[in-house]
Amino acid sequence: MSYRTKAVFDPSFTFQSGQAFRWARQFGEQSGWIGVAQGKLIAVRKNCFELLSSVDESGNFEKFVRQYFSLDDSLQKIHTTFPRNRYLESALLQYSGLRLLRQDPFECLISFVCSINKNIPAIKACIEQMARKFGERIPAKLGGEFFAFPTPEKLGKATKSDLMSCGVGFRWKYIKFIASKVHEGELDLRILNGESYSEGRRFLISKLSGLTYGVGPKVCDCSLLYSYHKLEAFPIDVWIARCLKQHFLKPMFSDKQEPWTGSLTPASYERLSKRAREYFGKYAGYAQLYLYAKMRSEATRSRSTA
DNA sequence: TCCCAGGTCCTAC
DNA sequence: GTAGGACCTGGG
Repeated sequence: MSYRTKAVFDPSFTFQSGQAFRWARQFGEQSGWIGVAQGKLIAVRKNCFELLSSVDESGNFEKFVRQYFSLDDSLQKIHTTFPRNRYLESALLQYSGLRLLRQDPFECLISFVCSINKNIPAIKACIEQMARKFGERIPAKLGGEFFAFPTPEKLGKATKSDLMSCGVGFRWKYIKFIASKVHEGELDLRILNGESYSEGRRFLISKLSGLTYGVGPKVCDCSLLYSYHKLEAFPIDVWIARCLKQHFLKPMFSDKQEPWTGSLTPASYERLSKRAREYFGKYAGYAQLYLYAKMRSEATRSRSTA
């Protein structure tokens, strides 16, 4: 089963943007991307999506693809809402076709808990190991084995040593806590679909709700943006903080408001992300995605030429 | 061998 | 409210 879109879409930019961790480049004749999303094994080549296999009877594949890849978001329209800024405009141009995904909320939340104090290759590796150890195998004729992301039940019942063997380190207790809460029904992630961004934060940040553990403002914003499509969410990590300091200090902090020193304490995170939502507008999350992509590629380039 | 990574938690002031 | 340290582990 396959689906072709006419929407502007770039798989390389999208899968390398740090929002999802289970997509890998395929080489050889079938060059493109392959990945697992919500129990489906999917191949992506340019604007064509092919369902290779699935753990269940999957419903309408076209509907799934349009939703998961946000193909109905009008990038052009979104871009016109942004403030004029040279750095942002060059990012939008350079990464044309980069789209936000709508990932499974549980998978996304656990993935970003895994991201705490880890680099991207290490995040991918530990998620893959968790899927391999706890996830359902997806029948596939391709070379290699593929696994769905584990269910809340599996991760909630996993032991410390089982989780540690996946390379998650000290995050095991966060993962187990959250997965148990979801499995037992205390933490109902579906609720957030109908909630606002600020309600979502109240619900997900550990200190505010007590329903999660290991979820601070950054992980929460990633969850709200990358799985719930709350487009005003603006996750601030070290890269985005650096980006704002280098390229947006003047436009964002030129008025009477208190200046920002560049540090990221809980309080300054709140101030800064509020400021970013005001400055970039209701699609701030899309701006964040493009800025992150540009910052990372520049850093990679300067490292390799250093 | 050493430093650091898409942060969060905990403790002490 | 905030500063400082600890935290598993693998990649570079």
